[in-house]
Amino acid sequence: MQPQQSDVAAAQPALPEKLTAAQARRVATRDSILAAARELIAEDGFAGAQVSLIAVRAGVGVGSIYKHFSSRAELFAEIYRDVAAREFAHVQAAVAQTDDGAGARIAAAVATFCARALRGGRFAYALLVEHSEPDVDEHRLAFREGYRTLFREVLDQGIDDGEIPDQDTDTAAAALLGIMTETLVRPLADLDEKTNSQALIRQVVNLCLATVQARGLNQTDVDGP
Amino acid sequence: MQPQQSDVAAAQPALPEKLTAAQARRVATRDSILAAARELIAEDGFAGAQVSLIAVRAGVGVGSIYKHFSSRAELFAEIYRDVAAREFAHVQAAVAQTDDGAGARIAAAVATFCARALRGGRFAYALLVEHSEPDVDEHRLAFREGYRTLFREVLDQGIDDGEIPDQDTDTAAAALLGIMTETLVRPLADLDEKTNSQALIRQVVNLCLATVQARGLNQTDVDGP
Amino acid sequence: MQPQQSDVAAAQPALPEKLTAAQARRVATRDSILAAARELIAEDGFAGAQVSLIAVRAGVGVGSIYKHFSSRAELFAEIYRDVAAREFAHVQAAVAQTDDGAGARIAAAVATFCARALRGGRFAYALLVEHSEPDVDEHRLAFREGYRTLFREVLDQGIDDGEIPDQDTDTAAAALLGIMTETLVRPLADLDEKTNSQALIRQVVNLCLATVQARGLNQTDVDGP
Amino acid sequence: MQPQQSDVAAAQPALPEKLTAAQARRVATRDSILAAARELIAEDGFAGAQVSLIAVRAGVGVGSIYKHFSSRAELFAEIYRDVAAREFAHVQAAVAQTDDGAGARIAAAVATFCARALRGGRFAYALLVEHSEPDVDEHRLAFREGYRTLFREVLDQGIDDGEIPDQDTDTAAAALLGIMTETLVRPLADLDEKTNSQALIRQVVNLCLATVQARGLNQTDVDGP
DNA sequence: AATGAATGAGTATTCATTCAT
DNA sequence: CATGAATGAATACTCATTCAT
Repeated sequence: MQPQQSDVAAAQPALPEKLTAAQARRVATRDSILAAARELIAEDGFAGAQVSLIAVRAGVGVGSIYKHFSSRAELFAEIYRDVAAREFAHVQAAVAQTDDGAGARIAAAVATFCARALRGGRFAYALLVEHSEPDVDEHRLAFREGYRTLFREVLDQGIDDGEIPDQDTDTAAAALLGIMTETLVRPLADLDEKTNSQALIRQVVNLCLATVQARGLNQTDVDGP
Repeated sequence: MQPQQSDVAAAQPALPEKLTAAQARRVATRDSILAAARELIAEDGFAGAQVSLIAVRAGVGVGSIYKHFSSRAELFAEIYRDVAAREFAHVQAAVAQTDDGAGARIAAAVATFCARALRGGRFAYALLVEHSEPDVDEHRLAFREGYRTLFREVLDQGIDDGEIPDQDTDTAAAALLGIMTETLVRPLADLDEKTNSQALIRQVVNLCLATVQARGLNQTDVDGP
Repeated sequence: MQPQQSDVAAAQPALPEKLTAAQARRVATRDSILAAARELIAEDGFAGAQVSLIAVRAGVGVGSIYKHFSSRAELFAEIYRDVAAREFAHVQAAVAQTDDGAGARIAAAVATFCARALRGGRFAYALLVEHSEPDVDEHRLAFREGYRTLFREVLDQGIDDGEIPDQDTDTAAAALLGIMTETLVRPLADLDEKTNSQALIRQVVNLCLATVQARGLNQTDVDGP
Repeated sequence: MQPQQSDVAAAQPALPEKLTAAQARRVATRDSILAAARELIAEDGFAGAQVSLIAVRAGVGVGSIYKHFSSRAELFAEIYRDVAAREFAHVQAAVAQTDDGAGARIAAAVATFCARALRGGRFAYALLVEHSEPDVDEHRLAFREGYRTLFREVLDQGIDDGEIPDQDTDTAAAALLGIMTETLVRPLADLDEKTNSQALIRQVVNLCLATVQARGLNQTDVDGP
């Protein structure tokens, strides 16, 4: 979830052969715009990522941004899509690499989410929790929904394997996302405070496992206020 | 967490003597401004709570708002403080009324938070998750931190009683807040969808109890990416 | 049709008593905005009447313009409505003052239109023929339609009186408007060229009378290309 | 006045020798640009005829347009010149084919103008009445002036023949153009409304004949306001 | 004290034109 | 020679805050 680096899911151009020089330049401009936007979001959140600032940072004219993206919202939408694809791929890869049972898979998923979010820092914070215009916020919600779906799948798999108790996995997935977001939100926002990431992640993983592995708690009766 | 009503913690400062008529009028004006702001937030979120709209709704001039509050952010800050005091009081009262053990106290705290948030609807949604200007957002974070502190106290009490396992209650409290927020966020935003609040609350309470009551999960080892 | 002067149809405030000082100031600001807009339209057409320029000319902030008019288009709409009301009133008054028969009434209507348009100069030109955004253009067309309706009424009256031959007065009114607009368009656009307005108006009146007073020409047969 | 077809006056300059292949290609490109611009004007008016859209429609790069035309305005200027030449030729041809007297010649001129304008539809509307940048509008006015000159010549001829009364033919020509434009402007703009073109043209011809054939109306006296 | 008219800095977007490849 | 990616000036509108009355 780092704005600066490209990794696992970073798009290799599907065409094996080289692009023309012009195409390469166009792609480079586009990438510099995306990179500039990611940097500014990482520094000041969406409020700081104004079109003219993005243009300056990318070293292009404002008009060029609109050659590549139909609107500011669409630019951010692309950032969300890119990040979502990459992050989801990472979590799925972490799950796939684990063959120690459902608990381990869930732990891997949670740990991967947290570790990557913590490395994403302010950028991850903005994408996960910052509001913006409705058009952009829509994508933030979709991004979160993506995680919800992803974690639900991992939970469903765990239930299928009979290793975690049957439960409403949609709500449970929301709970996991809530735990992760809320426990990480302060470290993500404050770059200064040096958190012991390893310890924090271990803690969050344990909380998440506890949440979904508990058995026999459904009898608790609650009377509304 | 309903904008319209004032209850438990909305206590008038217990000044023994009466206010002059002028003072009473001043307080009434101030209250009408706050009420108008709460209503507008409940209807359209922070974006809809513009100073001029608040003035119209309160039946005062815009200038008068600045006689009572130094800025729009300060007005919202007061709303946050009021709501925080009232809500925290409710959760604490619910806990105090429970003498069935730590689990029941935690369940009462969580259930009270959820039930009141659900009744607060769009207003609760705005206060809990909507961003606004940085100056206002600061208070939203403080509001959430307040809950975190509150739930930590309940957890600490439970640990003291030996009924729930020892753990980092600060992080656990954050986890509870995360679970509650994330599982409620959709129902809070969509007023149309008629949620079965009782069932939802029961589910959330169970998830929260599972999170903090689990024992012996701390051995899980995580290797960061 | 002069932007600077207020006459016959200029609104006397319907309320007989004085406005408060604040109301008077508000009205003065509003009027200065309208006056500034009319001046700029008269100087450079709609293209020159940009919101910021209007604000500078009126000696107000841009925001003030939006306190009085919901949009730039609405400001222009009001100008159109004001002018239409005043101009239509003048033409109708000229007709009413004439009791020498239908021909004289039509002559009075045409002469009044032309004389006032010529005095309006570049301003009249802009209102009558200049295109702008669709939202504004709509009002220009309505303005022209208003004249068309007005002249049709005068023609209908003439036919009722049996003094001018029966004909399609809607089309005839359009023809009159066309004659007037087209014969005046050059003098209206070129402020430099000193036209003999009296002679021009007499000519236009004659052409218009000829157009509507002719009898027995309907047998002309035309074969389309 | 149809954008798609080239006819009478679209004559290739009568160079006796063939062009080289390169020259032919260059002319073809130029023509395709002009054709694309005409199509777009016909579809959406000047506002829709953006340089990049013209390039796409013509199947060339935007840069190529500037190899053939120094600016967007110059491209439109050429369209105006082409259309003017063709249309003027048609009107003149219609007049030349008529030997039944001055009235018939004028009727032929008017009918030809109207019939062709109605067939030109939205394209004719744009060229005749739509404003654009000042640089382009200049050509619109010149186009209209051309018609004025043309109709003046027809009128002068009629006066020479002694068949229509002596009058200021310049102003009368403007009147004819005004009648035609104003009576046609609604049908030209609304493609939906199926107008009975034949009937409309007959009406317009009659109005025009009435305008210029009237005798003895010059005594009407007008007192300016 | 109360008012509300006035303020103006701040921002996303368009499109004719250019020029390096 | 043709291209089309890049350019950037230009412009309407918002809303928290102020201050003369």
